[in-house]
Amino acid sequence: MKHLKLNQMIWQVVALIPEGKVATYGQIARICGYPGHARYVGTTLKQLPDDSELPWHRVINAKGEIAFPPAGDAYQKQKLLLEKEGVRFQGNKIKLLVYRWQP
DNA sequence: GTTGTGACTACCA
DNA sequence: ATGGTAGCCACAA
Repeated sequence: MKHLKLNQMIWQVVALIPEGKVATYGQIARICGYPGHARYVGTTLKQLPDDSELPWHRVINAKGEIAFPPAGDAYQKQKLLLEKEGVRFQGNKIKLLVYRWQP
């Protein structure tokens, strides 16, 4: 995965997150070999088309929360998608971060 | 070249 | 706990 552009690697890594599990922006960046680029992961996901098959909703922040303001509809949409996969919430925080990368 | 910008994070009061 | 902030750096314009 070394010669690809960062955004392409991000797509690949996000695509590998198993259903029902989640990863943080920081994890994604680290896995891509770019520690410290958590923000850019978000910037990249933002550019995805709405009909994208990428499981962008399985990416959350380091606090275990959805990165959108809870008032927004994007937040609701993401939460719904996750709950549909069996991801449980406690308040606005996700119950468990079970996803780990094992290179 | 340079500048502005984050779907973030770690750290500290 | 919890809120504020400085650091982060690839990318687009």
